[in-house]
Amino acid sequence: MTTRDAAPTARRSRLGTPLPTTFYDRATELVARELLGAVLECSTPDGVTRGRIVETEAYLGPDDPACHAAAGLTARTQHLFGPPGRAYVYLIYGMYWCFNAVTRERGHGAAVLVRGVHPIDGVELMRRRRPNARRERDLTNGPGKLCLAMGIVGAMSGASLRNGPVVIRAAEPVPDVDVEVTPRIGITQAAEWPLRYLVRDDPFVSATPKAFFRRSYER
DNA sequence: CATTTGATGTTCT
DNA sequence: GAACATCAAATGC
Repeated sequence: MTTRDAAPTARRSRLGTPLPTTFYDRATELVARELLGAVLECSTPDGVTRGRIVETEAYLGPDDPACHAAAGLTARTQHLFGPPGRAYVYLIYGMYWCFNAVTRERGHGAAVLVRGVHPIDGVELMRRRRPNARRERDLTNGPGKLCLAMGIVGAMSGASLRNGPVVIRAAEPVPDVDVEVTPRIGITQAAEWPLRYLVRDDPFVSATPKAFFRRSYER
Protein backbone atom coordinates (compact mmCIF):
# COMPACT_ATOMS: atom_id res chain seq x y z
CA MET A 1 0.00 0.00 0.00
CA THR A 2 1.39 3.38 -0.94
CA THR A 3 1.10 6.54 1.08
CA ARG A 4 -1.47 7.85 -1.39
CA ASP A 5 -3.80 4.92 -0.73
CA ALA A 6 -3.86 5.48 3.01
CA ALA A 7 -6.72 7.92 3.31
CA PRO A 8 -6.89 9.29 6.85
CA THR A 9 -10.65 9.62 6.70
CA ALA A 10 -13.20 8.87 4.02
CA ARG A 11 -16.23 10.97 3.27
CA ARG A 12 -18.50 8.07 2.45
CA SER A 13 -21.01 8.48 -0.31
CA ARG A 14 -24.47 7.00 0.05
CA LEU A 15 -23.75 4.31 -2.52
CA GLY A 16 -20.74 2.77 -4.15
CA THR A 17 -17.08 3.56 -3.77
CA PRO A 18 -16.10 6.21 -1.25
CA LEU A 19 -14.73 9.49 -2.56
CA PRO A 20 -10.91 9.51 -2.31
CA THR A 21 -9.87 12.09 0.26
CA THR A 22 -6.10 12.01 0.46
CA PHE A 23 -4.26 15.31 0.56
CA TYR A 24 -3.39 15.07 -3.13
CA ASP A 25 -6.85 14.02 -4.30
CA ARG A 26 -8.25 17.00 -2.41
CA ALA A 27 -5.91 19.27 -4.36
CA THR A 28 -7.90 18.77 -7.57
CA GLU A 29 -11.13 19.65 -5.77
CA LEU A 30 -9.51 22.83 -4.48
CA VAL A 31 -8.46 23.78 -8.00
CA ALA A 32 -12.01 23.22 -9.25
CA ARG A 33 -13.24 25.54 -6.50
CA GLU A 34 -10.58 28.17 -7.12
CA LEU A 35 -11.13 28.27 -10.88
CA LEU A 36 -14.58 29.75 -10.29
CA GLY A 37 -14.22 33.44 -11.13
CA ALA A 38 -10.99 33.01 -13.10
CA VAL A 39 -10.87 34.27 -16.68
CA LEU A 40 -10.56 31.79 -19.54
CA GLU A 41 -9.10 33.34 -22.71
CA CYS A 42 -8.69 31.78 -26.14
CA SER A 43 -6.79 33.38 -29.02
CA THR A 44 -7.28 32.21 -32.60
CA PRO A 45 -6.72 33.82 -36.02
CA ASP A 46 -10.38 34.91 -35.85
CA GLY A 47 -9.87 36.88 -32.65
CA VAL A 48 -9.84 36.66 -28.88
CA THR A 49 -12.67 35.53 -26.63
CA ARG A 50 -12.78 35.78 -22.85
CA GLY A 51 -15.16 34.46 -20.25
CA ARG A 52 -15.43 34.16 -16.49
CA ILE A 53 -15.47 30.55 -15.34
CA VAL A 54 -18.76 29.81 -13.54
CA GLU A 55 -18.95 25.99 -13.54
CA THR A 56 -16.30 23.29 -13.12
CA GLU A 57 -15.97 19.59 -12.32
CA ALA A 58 -13.07 17.77 -10.67
CA TYR A 59 -11.77 14.49 -12.16
CA LEU A 60 -9.45 13.03 -9.59
CA GLY A 61 -7.29 10.51 -11.43
CA PRO A 62 -6.90 6.71 -11.63
CA ASP A 63 -8.98 6.08 -8.47
CA ASP A 64 -11.90 8.06 -9.89
CA PRO A 65 -13.94 5.67 -12.07
CA ALA A 66 -15.39 8.59 -14.07
CA CYS A 67 -11.96 10.00 -14.93
CA HIS A 68 -10.37 9.10 -18.25
CA ALA A 69 -7.21 8.27 -16.30
CA ALA A 70 -8.99 5.20 -14.89
CA ALA A 71 -8.51 3.49 -18.27
CA GLY A 72 -4.78 4.09 -18.17
CA LEU A 73 -2.49 5.97 -20.52
CA THR A 74 -3.72 5.94 -24.13
CA ALA A 75 -3.18 8.11 -27.18
CA ARG A 76 -6.22 10.18 -26.27
CA THR A 77 -5.24 10.77 -22.64
CA GLN A 78 -1.56 11.54 -23.06
CA HIS A 79 -1.96 15.17 -22.01
CA LEU A 80 -4.26 14.35 -19.11
CA PHE A 81 -1.28 12.60 -17.55
CA GLY A 82 0.53 15.84 -17.00
CA PRO A 83 2.43 17.95 -16.38
CA PRO A 84 0.01 20.29 -14.55
CA GLY A 85 -0.97 23.71 -15.85
CA ARG A 86 -1.63 22.50 -19.36
CA ALA A 87 -4.77 21.92 -21.41
CA TYR A 88 -6.37 18.51 -21.87
CA VAL A 89 -8.87 18.77 -24.72
CA TYR A 90 -10.74 15.69 -25.88
CA LEU A 91 -13.57 14.82 -28.27
CA ILE A 92 -16.84 13.57 -26.80
CA TYR A 93 -19.60 11.74 -28.67
CA GLY A 94 -17.51 12.09 -31.79
CA MET A 95 -18.65 15.70 -32.16
CA TYR A 96 -17.75 18.12 -29.39
CA TRP A 97 -14.53 19.25 -27.75
CA CYS A 98 -14.29 19.48 -23.96
CA PHE A 99 -11.66 21.61 -22.21
CA ASN A 100 -9.83 20.60 -19.01
CA ALA A 101 -7.02 22.13 -16.94
CA VAL A 102 -4.54 19.46 -15.83
CA THR A 103 -3.97 19.62 -12.07
CA ARG A 104 -1.57 16.86 -11.07
CA GLU A 105 2.01 15.79 -11.58
CA ARG A 106 3.16 13.93 -14.67
CA GLY A 107 1.91 10.36 -14.67
CA HIS A 108 -1.07 10.83 -12.36
CA GLY A 109 -3.96 11.91 -14.62
CA ALA A 110 -6.24 14.43 -12.88
CA ALA A 111 -7.89 17.54 -14.29
CA VAL A 112 -10.71 20.05 -13.92
CA LEU A 113 -13.37 20.21 -16.64
CA VAL A 114 -14.69 23.70 -17.40
CA ARG A 115 -18.45 23.39 -17.94
CA GLY A 116 -19.61 27.00 -18.13
CA VAL A 117 -18.21 30.49 -18.72
CA HIS A 118 -19.88 33.90 -18.53
CA PRO A 119 -18.79 35.82 -21.66
CA ILE A 120 -16.64 38.95 -21.14
CA ASP A 121 -15.05 39.76 -24.51
CA GLY A 122 -15.55 38.60 -28.08
CA VAL A 123 -19.27 38.01 -27.72
CA GLU A 124 -19.95 38.82 -31.38
CA LEU A 125 -17.37 36.22 -32.42
CA MET A 126 -19.01 33.74 -30.07
CA ARG A 127 -22.37 34.42 -31.68
CA ARG A 128 -20.98 33.78 -35.15
CA ARG A 129 -19.53 30.49 -33.95
CA ARG A 130 -22.79 29.49 -32.22
CA PRO A 131 -25.55 30.13 -34.78
CA ASN A 132 -27.83 27.65 -33.01
CA ALA A 133 -27.76 29.55 -29.72
CA ARG A 134 -31.18 31.15 -29.38
CA ARG A 135 -30.80 32.53 -25.87
CA GLU A 136 -27.71 34.43 -24.74
CA ARG A 137 -26.84 31.81 -22.13
CA ASP A 138 -26.83 29.03 -24.73
CA LEU A 139 -23.60 30.51 -26.10
CA THR A 140 -21.44 29.01 -23.35
CA ASN A 141 -23.52 27.13 -20.73
CA GLY A 142 -22.02 23.70 -21.38
CA PRO A 143 -18.58 22.15 -21.93
CA GLY A 144 -19.10 21.53 -25.65
CA LYS A 145 -20.83 24.87 -26.19
CA LEU A 146 -18.06 26.95 -24.64
CA CYS A 147 -15.42 25.21 -26.74
CA LEU A 148 -17.41 25.98 -29.90
CA ALA A 149 -17.95 29.61 -28.83
CA MET A 150 -14.32 30.20 -27.89
CA GLY A 151 -12.72 28.17 -30.67
CA ILE A 152 -11.06 25.64 -28.36
CA VAL A 153 -10.05 22.53 -30.35
CA GLY A 154 -8.07 19.35 -29.89
CA ALA A 155 -4.94 20.82 -31.43
CA MET A 156 -4.67 22.99 -28.29
CA SER A 157 -4.41 19.94 -26.04
CA GLY A 158 -1.11 19.83 -24.19
CA ALA A 159 -0.46 23.57 -24.51
CA SER A 160 0.57 25.65 -21.53
CA LEU A 161 -2.27 27.57 -19.86
CA ARG A 162 0.17 30.35 -19.01
CA ASN A 163 1.34 31.28 -22.50
CA GLY A 164 -0.48 29.04 -24.99
CA PRO A 165 -3.54 29.72 -27.16
CA VAL A 166 -5.73 29.11 -24.12
CA VAL A 167 -4.87 31.08 -20.99
CA ILE A 168 -6.34 31.07 -17.49
CA ARG A 169 -5.89 34.24 -15.42
CA ALA A 170 -6.75 34.72 -11.77
CA ALA A 171 -9.44 37.33 -11.26
CA GLU A 172 -12.05 38.44 -8.74
CA PRO A 173 -12.58 35.48 -6.37
CA VAL A 174 -16.06 34.05 -5.86
CA PRO A 175 -17.03 34.11 -2.16
CA ASP A 176 -17.97 30.78 -0.53
CA VAL A 177 -21.54 31.92 -0.03
CA ASP A 178 -21.98 32.06 -3.82
CA VAL A 179 -20.53 28.59 -4.52
CA GLU A 180 -22.76 25.54 -4.86
CA VAL A 181 -21.63 21.91 -5.02
CA THR A 182 -23.50 19.05 -6.69
CA PRO A 183 -22.75 15.66 -8.21
CA ARG A 184 -21.14 15.68 -11.65
CA ILE A 185 -23.33 15.74 -14.75
CA GLY A 186 -23.62 13.21 -17.53
CA ILE A 187 -21.61 10.38 -15.98
CA THR A 188 -22.57 6.91 -14.79
CA GLN A 189 -19.52 5.93 -12.71
CA ALA A 190 -19.19 7.45 -9.22
CA ALA A 191 -22.22 9.54 -10.17
CA GLU A 192 -22.93 10.62 -6.60
CA TRP A 193 -19.56 12.18 -5.81
CA PRO A 194 -20.03 15.92 -5.11
CA LEU A 195 -17.36 17.32 -7.44
CA ARG A 196 -19.28 19.88 -9.52
CA TYR A 197 -18.78 23.51 -8.52
CA LEU A 198 -20.91 26.38 -9.76
CA VAL A 199 -21.60 30.05 -9.14
CA ARG A 200 -25.03 30.53 -7.61
CA ASP A 201 -27.61 32.14 -9.90
CA ASP A 202 -25.25 32.71 -12.81
CA PRO A 203 -27.23 32.26 -16.06
CA PHE A 204 -24.27 30.62 -17.83
CA VAL A 205 -24.23 27.40 -15.76
CA SER A 206 -25.80 24.23 -17.12
CA ALA A 207 -29.07 23.05 -15.64
CA THR A 208 -28.85 21.12 -12.37
CA PRO A 209 -31.02 17.97 -12.51
CA LYS A 210 -33.88 18.21 -10.05
CA ALA A 211 -32.86 15.03 -8.28
CA PHE A 212 -29.48 16.47 -7.27
CA PHE A 213 -28.94 17.45 -3.68
CA ARG A 214 -27.73 21.04 -3.83
CA ARG A 215 -25.79 22.68 -1.05
CA SER A 216 -23.76 25.76 -0.43
CA TYR A 217 -19.97 25.44 -0.32
CA GLU A 218 -20.12 27.40 2.93
CA ARG A 219 -21.61 25.19 5.58
C1' DC B 1 -41.72 25.12 -18.82
C1' DA B 2 -39.66 19.81 -18.59
C1' DT B 3 -38.44 15.54 -20.63
C1' DT B 4 -37.25 12.48 -24.49
C1' DT B 5 -34.93 11.24 -28.63
C1' DG B 6 -31.78 11.30 -32.58
C1' DA B 7 -27.29 12.70 -34.42
C1' DT B 8 -22.59 11.38 -34.71
C1' DG B 9 -17.99 8.95 -34.69
C1' DT B 10 -13.99 8.08 -31.71
C1' DT B 11 -12.28 5.13 -28.18
C1' DC B 12 -11.86 1.11 -25.72
C1' DT B 13 -13.35 -3.83 -24.73
C1' DG C 1 -20.08 -4.01 -30.15
C1' DA C 2 -20.81 -0.82 -26.36
C1' DA C 3 -19.92 3.26 -24.09
C1' DC C 4 -19.46 7.96 -24.18
C1' DA C 5 -17.43 14.24 -18.92
C1' DT C 6 -22.93 16.45 -25.38
C1' DC C 7 -26.12 19.19 -28.06
C1' DA C 8 -30.34 20.48 -30.49
C1' DA C 9 -34.76 19.50 -32.06
C1' DA C 10 -39.04 17.43 -31.06
C1' DT C 11 -42.60 16.31 -27.97
C1' DG C 12 -45.46 16.71 -23.78
C1' DC C 13 -47.58 19.57 -20.37
